[in-house]
Amino acid sequence: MPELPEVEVTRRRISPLLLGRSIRTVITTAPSYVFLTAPHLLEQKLTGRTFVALTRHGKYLLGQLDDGARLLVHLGMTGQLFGEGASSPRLLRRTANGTLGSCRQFEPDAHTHLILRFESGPAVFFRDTRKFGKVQWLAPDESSARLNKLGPDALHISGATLHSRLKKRRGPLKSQLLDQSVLAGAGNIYADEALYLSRIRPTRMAHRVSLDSCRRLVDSLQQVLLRSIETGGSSINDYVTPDGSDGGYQDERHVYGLEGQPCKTCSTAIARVVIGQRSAHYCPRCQR
DNA sequence: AGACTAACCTGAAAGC
DNA sequence: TGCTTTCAGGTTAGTC
Repeated sequence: MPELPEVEVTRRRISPLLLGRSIRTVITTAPSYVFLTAPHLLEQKLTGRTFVALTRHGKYLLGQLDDGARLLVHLGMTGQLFGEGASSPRLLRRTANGTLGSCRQFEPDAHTHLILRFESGPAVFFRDTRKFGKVQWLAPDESSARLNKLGPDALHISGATLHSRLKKRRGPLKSQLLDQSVLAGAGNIYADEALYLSRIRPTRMAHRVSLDSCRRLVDSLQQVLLRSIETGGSSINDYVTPDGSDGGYQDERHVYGLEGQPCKTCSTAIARVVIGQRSAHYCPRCQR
């Protein structure tokens, strides 16, 4: 499930394949949930263009085109952006008729919604089984309501800023951390991990969290996000990095998906509760 | 304005 | 074994 680190890892790995290469062909699937811009329009607008920059805010990728337009990409839950020649372990498992573990090249399938072929170099694929991802072409100077409402990026927010933003908010802290208009980039995994490391209970009322706690929380959050970027992102479920390799962070989790297992600090069983329709995992003893 | 809920979609895993 | 149900979660539109 792509959160900020997975999107950042994707950005770094896909940039060299994308930037400075002239787009020769654009192939899309039928209109679907992922296309905020109609596929035929996308083909028309991207063909012949070149990406000059690829940036990230929260979980959004933003490609800057040489004509001033922009391409907004969100990976949703199961989105993948990767280069031709990558092998996906998950795909291999499902499609392997023969030898498991052999490196077979990815072949575009029904879930591959967008293919960019360039004048030279490997193609770039956007694949998303559950279609929660988004692709949108933005005209030069066209603003995006989606981008505009995002809060500060989780990697750059300060404890003081988070504290002041939480002041106006009601409800449990966990829900606020997942609200991308409060801060952008945290998802369920890293929110739970950051709360654990800063020893704050996810059910705490957001507006009552102290400045000191906010500072600890932001420190912890940035620590886990940066560490996860280093290790190539989590890949608990559907995520694979653009070159097809597994990220390593799932081995470093303390609470997420570990209900009933002993806390690494105090051995108390990790608890799981539902907050705002999402599961939240925490240590009942360490987190207050 | 902010909070809450349902809906979007598919595949893996659990239940029967 | 095989079919059915549940669950996972990022985001938004709609409602209160």
